[in-house]
Parts: sequence; structure tokens; C-alpha cells
Amino acid sequence: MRPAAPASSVKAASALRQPRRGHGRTTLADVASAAGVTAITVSRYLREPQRVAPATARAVAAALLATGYLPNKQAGVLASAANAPAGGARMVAALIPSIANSIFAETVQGLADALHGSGCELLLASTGYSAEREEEQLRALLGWFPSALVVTGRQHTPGALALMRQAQSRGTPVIEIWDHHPEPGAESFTQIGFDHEQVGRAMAEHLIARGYRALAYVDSGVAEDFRAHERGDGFLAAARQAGVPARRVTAPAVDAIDAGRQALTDLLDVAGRPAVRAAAFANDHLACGALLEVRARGLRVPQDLALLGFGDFSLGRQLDPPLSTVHTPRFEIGQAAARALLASLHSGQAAADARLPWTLLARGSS
Amino acid sequence: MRPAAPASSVKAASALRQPRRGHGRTTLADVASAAGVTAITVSRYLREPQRVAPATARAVAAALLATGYLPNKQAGVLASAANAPAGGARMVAALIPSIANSIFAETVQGLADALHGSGCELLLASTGYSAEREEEQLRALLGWFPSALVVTGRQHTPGALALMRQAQSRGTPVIEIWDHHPEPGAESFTQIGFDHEQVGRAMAEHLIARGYRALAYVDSGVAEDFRAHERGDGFLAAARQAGVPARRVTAPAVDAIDAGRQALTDLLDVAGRPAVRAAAFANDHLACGALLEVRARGLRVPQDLALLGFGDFSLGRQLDPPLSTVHTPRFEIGQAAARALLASLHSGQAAADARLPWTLLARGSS
DNA sequence: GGTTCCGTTGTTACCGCTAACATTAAGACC
DNA sequence: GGTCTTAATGTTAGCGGTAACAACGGAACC
Repeated sequence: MRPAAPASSVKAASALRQPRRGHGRTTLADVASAAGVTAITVSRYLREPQRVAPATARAVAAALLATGYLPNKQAGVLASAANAPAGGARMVAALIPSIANSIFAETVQGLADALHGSGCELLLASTGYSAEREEEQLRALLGWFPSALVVTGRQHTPGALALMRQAQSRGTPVIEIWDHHPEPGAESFTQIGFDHEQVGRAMAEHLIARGYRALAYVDSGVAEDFRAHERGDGFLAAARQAGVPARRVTAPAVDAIDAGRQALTDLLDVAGRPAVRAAAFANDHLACGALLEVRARGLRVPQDLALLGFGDFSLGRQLDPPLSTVHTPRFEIGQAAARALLASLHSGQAAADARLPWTLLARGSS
Repeated sequence: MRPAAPASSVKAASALRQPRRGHGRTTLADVASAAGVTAITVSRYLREPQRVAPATARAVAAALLATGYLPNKQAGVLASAANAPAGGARMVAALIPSIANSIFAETVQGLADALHGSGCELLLASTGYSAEREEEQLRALLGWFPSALVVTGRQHTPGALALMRQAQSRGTPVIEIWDHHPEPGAESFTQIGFDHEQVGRAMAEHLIARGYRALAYVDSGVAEDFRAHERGDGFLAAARQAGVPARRVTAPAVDAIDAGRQALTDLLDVAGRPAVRAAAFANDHLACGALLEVRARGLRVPQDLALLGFGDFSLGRQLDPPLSTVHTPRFEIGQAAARALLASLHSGQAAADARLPWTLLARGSS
């Protein structure tokens, strides 16, 4: 018994084949049939309302309300993939070291605020200051083919760099935030931030100008906090240039008040007296911890030991004496990144670099 | 001159019609042709490698490496839309009042950390404590048809509620975080958090147990910080039950140290003496500001005025006296939400409620 | 040897939407 | 009146992937 002729068997099979149905979502087609038009007309109404006739527009609007339609952006992105950059902003991927760190939280807030109203959503991931995890997360984020990519810093694994370049060559703006250190010659990505080496120099110069002659830089114990290390490089270079002795010590691996307290002991001699006259810190957490520990030991700030932080965390201003520190444009970095990327999406041109201002706030501790 | 016959004109037209090409992205088809197989085989290799023959697997693996293929998740989600819940986690949408607020930043960190490795990305938006903006953002987020939705609190506009219910009825887990106040009878969403009214009660009871007999609750000036208001409700109710006079004052609309300083003046009489014996605050920012202002006015804490905060921010512990406060499971809330939602996605069952513990830390200020 | 079964790979259609082109009707113009 | 133009809407195909089923070849079995 042979089966029926091929043609009819195919027909029978395709009749039996149960089609994959959507999951009960309201689609354009549903709205369209409710309005008595076809899907494309509804689609047009949503994107270029002036191109549908007033009467049709009313019918479609009513149908939209009645059905509670929610456009499926996945499908939208996919369908306009070919002209993605121009095709209206959709989704921005951002990758930062840590969300809980208030510095980056504010940057993300700036990013989200400036993105609000642009029709662009924020896809966020954190690396935990790990370069490998950065690459892994980058791969995950780029799988969504975001309209733009924001990453932190300019140090990346070769794999991460390859992914970033691949994205950029596809026309996706790629922005490095929190750093600004263009290498002449080497092609790089858009950078929005400031020069950390320069900040480190300024920190040393400030302490030297105040008359302190034996310095230390307390670096972050987080191995991949490259920007903190660079500030240290700048600090030591400036001290060397000025002929002032300076050393670098490294705090325990956690950026916390306790780490600062511990780090301080490295700056004391066996008798418990300061071995240096002034210390600059990789961040205010460390500096605040050190300040509290110095006071707890009965030493005077800045007479016995001057302290200078980085980041301008709210805690520092409330201590006694208030902590001298460097105020950074943490919110503005996010905002500027969002603006640059939106501009780039609209113009099709590469996003522009921006060097944002920071301020050294000389308060009581230095 | 009539054009050629319809059939052939159509054919000619479709021959001329230039097809939309993708944007130079490497697709499954590219990998497939490099490996000498078809797209579906590569797709299978990526999702169920044990189902392709070893020799084919090697060829595909080589082709994947050679092409640097990155799967397009938009297309993947779209194609498996029909069985989305089971179809592997993809993307979780989270909506919080503010990213910069360290409380929520830590929650997001918990969420992101617990999501890491699950193949699920985080789509984040903030409402700025505005219910309207919540609805608007909700609409934007749900347009991506995320596999799960996390929102903050249990107060929403009717429109937002409709969207949340719609998502839930589609099988998307919807989780409310930072609150736990199940209403018997009323069907609600999964809640992961704690009961703020109960915390408010505990705050009042703590102050009463310490012997303070004239109380105040300094509420957040942010109108839509419902949870702060609920703590106030609990505080006043507990005081009333205990027969202790208590009043509610409202801080200026910004949650900052300065607002706390200003709010304090509402607790002083014309002579600048405290009008109450103890005050509880909607958050530690306010409490710290008040504490600093009290000290600045030469009053003693807690002898002249006892203070109790909420949130356990790092600043409070460093003040003199250290601020009594309520420690909240801010990181754990995010973590628990992520776990609950992943479990729900895998099991297909609704996510379970969780009531997380908080602690009242009696330090020096009360 | 023929049938059955299974492992492997391919074909087709479809997810929901939109670009490109086609089609239609109404108005403009000589 | 006929041709040209324009506005409004529809048709088709395709974005990149995956579900469902088909097809094929070899091994197992009687």
C-alpha cells in the first residue's frame, strides 16, 4: 500500500500540522481586524500617524484602546534590523563594575534619566571588577543587539575588545565612561570621563603645596580598579618630579571603611607614629576609615597626618575634620554618555569624546 | 503600450525587488554554510549539543569559532514565543523608584548577582517615585515581553495594575519587592519584603520602652514613598495604643542630610528646645541630618532628644553618638526576588511570597 | 530480506513586525 | 476625457531564529 500521491500527502500533512500559535498576546493583526484594516496600517498609525487618513486613524485608535495592545519590541527590532541605527532608539546596554557602589549607581541614574523619554530602555549588567566577567557579560548583552553600548574604563580583555569592535563596525556606538585618556594613533572608542592620572597628579600637588613632604598613596586593593591605580601612577610621578618622597601601599581587597582603618596601620611606624606626613586614598571609603582610625588613636588631622580622599561621598563631609576629597562628575558622566549616544544614533555620526571637569575640595583634613 | 502580461510583470517585479538584507551580522546561516550543514543543525548544536553527531559537532564548533557568531536573542525570543516561560530565561525587567538611592542600588545588585549565570539579563528602569512614570515605564519594559517582572511596592495606578495583571495572565511572574502586606481575599502578586507598618510599630515600641513619652515621626517629603508613610502609620498606631502622644511631621521633599536638618526645626519650640522627647525618621539621611543639627545646636543626644533612623546607611554608624536605626535586607530582597523568579520560570508555578527579616539596631542615639 | 526503530539532519512554516513595492481611488491638469 | 500625480492602503517577503514534522540511512530484529 503506497501512500497517496506526494502532492496530496504533503497537503494532508500541512493540514494536520498544527501551527505554532502565539501565546495569546494581542498582536497587530488583532488590532487590525478590530479596526477593519490590515496590520500594516496599524503599524503605520503607530509610527507615522500623519500617513493614515483621519477616519482610519480614529478607527485604529479605538481598536488600540479596546484591545489593550502592547507592541512587541523584539519583533520590531528584528524587522527593522537592516536599518537599525536610524530606526529609532531601542535599547542601550551598559556594563559597570558594581551597581551597589554609589559612584556607579549615580552614573546609571544619570544614564537612565537622560535616556528617559527617548524610547530607549536600559539593559544593565555588572562585572564585579572582573575583566573575564566583563567579557562574558558583554557577550550576553550584545546578544540583544542593543542600539548602543556603554562600558566602564578603557581596559578590556582581547575578547571583550573584539566584541566591542565588532559592535562598533556594525554601527553601534560604543562609549567608554569614567575615563578619558585618548591614545594618539591607536584607534579607540568614544571616551566620556576624565584623566585619572591627572587627578592623581593634582592630589600630590595639592599635598605638596600645603607643605607636606613625605607622602603615600593608598591604592585600592581591588586588583582591577585600573582607574585607582592610574591615579596612583600620577600621584607618584608628580611627587617624583617635585622631588618629594612618596610611596604606594595597597589597602585590603574590600573598598570599605574597615579596609581604610587597616590600611592606615601600614602608614604608621612601630611606635604607632605616622611614617608619612600626608596620605591620598583611592576612594573616600578608605579615606574615611583612615580618618576615623587616626582620630581613634589620638592623632591630629591634619597636623600629625593629612588625609585626602577621592569621590566626595556624603560621609566625608560630616566627619571631624571634614575630609578633603576630589569631587567627580559621576551623575554627569551618565548623562553625557546618554546624550552622546542619542546624538550619535540620530546623526549616524560617531559619538564625541568628552572630558568632564572634576574638583579638588580642600576641606579640613589636608 | 500596455505592460507585459500580469503574471510576467509580477515575476519581473519580484526579480527587481531588492531584498532587505541583514546588517552584515553573522547569522546561523553563515555558520551553517561554513560548517557544511543547515541552520537548524547549528541551532541544535547550541541548544542541545548531545543531539548532533560528534563529527558534525566538531565541524560546527570550528565554524562558530571561525565566524565569531553571536546568537541574536531577539530572534530567539520571538521564535520561541509560544512556549516562552519554559523556553529558558531571557530577560528580567525591574522597576525601582531610584537607582542612585543606595537602598535600591543594593537591591539591584542582589538581583543582578543572583541572575548572573542564569542566562538572564536585567532590563532596568526607575520611576523617580512617580506613579505615572511607573505606568509609563512599565509599558516600555513590557514591550520587550520580559520573562519576569519585578516592581517596587504594592501601590500602583490602575493602568499599571492592568499591565501587571496582563503580564501575569500571560505566565510572566510578577514580583513586588520591598513590601510584604498580603491582603486576605484580594488576589495579589508575589511579595518579597517586609511589613513596613510593623517596622513603624517596632520603632515606636522601642522608643516607648526606653522611656520616651512624647514622640514624633518625621515622614519623607517624597509624596509617593508609600512605605515611609506606612511606617509612620504603624508608628502612630503603636503610640496611640500605648497611650503615648505622638505626632507626624513631614520633611522637605528631598531625602538628604539638609532635609533632616530642616525637619528638626519642626520638632523644636519657639525657644529652640525640643518639643518631643524622641523622633523616628523615614530614613537615615533625615535622621543623620537631624542628629548633626541637634549637636550643632548644643543639645545632647539622646538626653535632650532621642533619634531613630531607618535603613542603616554607613554614615549613621560613624556619627557621635552612632545612630540607632533599622537594618533592612536590601541586598537580600534582590537576591530573593531573583531566586523566586528563576524558580518560577523553571517550575512554571507561581513565585512564592517571602517575608524577610529586619533588625532594630539600638545604638547610641536612642 | 523486509520491517521496524532510532539517530541524525533537513524542510517548511511561523513568531510579530516592518521595508519595499503594488494597487487603488480620487483629484489635478491640459 | 485622458493622462499624471498624489494619498491611502494592501501585498509580499523577509528580519534571525526555532517548533513541528519529514526524510533518510543504518542497525536491530524476526
